[in-house]
This record gives sequence, structure tokens and C-alpha cells, in this order.
Amino acid sequence: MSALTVLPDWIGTLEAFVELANDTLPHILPFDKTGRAKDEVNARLVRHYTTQGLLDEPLKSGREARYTRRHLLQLLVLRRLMHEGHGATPLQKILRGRDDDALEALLLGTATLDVQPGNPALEYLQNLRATPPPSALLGIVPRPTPQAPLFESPPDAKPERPERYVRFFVQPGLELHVGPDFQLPKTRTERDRLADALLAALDTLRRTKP
DNA sequence: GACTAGATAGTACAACTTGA
DNA sequence: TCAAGTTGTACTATCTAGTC
Repeated sequence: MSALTVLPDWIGTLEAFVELANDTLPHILPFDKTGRAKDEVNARLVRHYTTQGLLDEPLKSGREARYTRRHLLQLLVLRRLMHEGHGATPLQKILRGRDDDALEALLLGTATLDVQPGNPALEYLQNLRATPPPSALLGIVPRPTPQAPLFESPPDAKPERPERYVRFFVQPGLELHVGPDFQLPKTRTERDRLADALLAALDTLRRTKP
């Protein structure tokens, strides 16, 4: 059961909303060595997302805005997908067009996006995941969810690190193991570096092979 | 490699709105 | 009327792609 399930009817002020979101974000974003503060959100940013159409309009209680569990789901999914390299604009329709269950499924990793991620590496992996395993892919051990289980630990506890490696078939004779700490390259430069590193590693293997 | 232009995310600030 | 909250707009920072 997730922490969000524990809050079926949560509703609060913008301040409480921001605080709850910042408490929860470290549990849903991929691990970062620095735990950067820039992953946090603030009141102005929440309003910015609202004006951009990325979040539903808040409810009104007098002159105060009231945010609900749905807003929280939208924000968490938004931040997570942005963290993964998705642009805010294409996410606008995605987030607003989904009900709470669909949003939570996205957050928990039991559903995937059908949008172009704008990141060739992500696109490749998404296509790979969507491809039915032909006989050549039988070695793959699919990860149950794209991310670690979410919200299972209390807010003040350090999230548990999934230690599993995911194995991807690349081509006959070549399998890629992806660890939980691996960050997909976001830029062309990073992709080039990754490709260079992979080729260098393969070259080393070729030279050391008898 | 250096430079430039464009796109995007996030922030600052002033004006506006609203309830007490 | 005033204070608190919201909104609109402009700005900065950063990144990327294209060109030379």
C-alpha cells in the first residue's frame, strides 16, 4: 500500500501541499548523489504549473487555494517524468486527461506513457519494453516496475535502494545490465560519451579475448 | 572548439482579487 | 479598507542544436 493510498481524501492549503510534495518527492525520483534541492518545488512553481495547465486548477476555500490528492498525484508524476527527460508541454495533456487511478499507476510504474519522450535512449528502452519477447529475448529478466516501490517507507526513513540489475538484450551475443543507479543520458553529448564508453569496453573485451 | 539562436524551466515582482 | 493570496508578465539561467 502506498502513502498516497493512505491519503484517499487529502486536501490542504498550498503551503501544506508543497510541504507534502517535498516530503514525498525524494521517494519517487531516481536517486541522486547530491539530493539536489532543485528537485523540490515551491508555492510559486506550483502556481506556475497550474497556469501552464500542467496541474488542475485548485479548489477555492474563500480566497485560499485548496489542493487535493489528485493535485499531488499530478505534481509527483509531473516531476518524475520531467526528471526522466520528458518535456512539460507534451505532459500537459497526459496529466490532465488521466484519472487518479491512472496517475497513481504511472507513479507506481504499473503503467507507462504512450508519448514520445524526446529522448532517444528512453524511446529505445520504452520500445524495447513494449516489444513482445521473441526467442532471442528469452534471457531478459523484466523489472517488475520501472522504479523502486514507492512510498513504502516512512517519510523520515531513507528509501530502500533496489539492488536489482535489469538485463536488456541488445543484439545476438550482447546483453546489457542496467543497475539502479544508472542515469540515462539526457543530451547528445552524454549519449555520445555513453556510446564511446560502451565501444571502448567492447574493444577492451575484443583485445583480451583469446 | 567557439559562437549564436532558440527552447524550456524556474523565479521575481508588481498588479489584481477577495474575504474579513 | 487592508492584508493575504493569486495571477500575469518579464526576466534569468541553462541546455541544445546548428553553423562556421
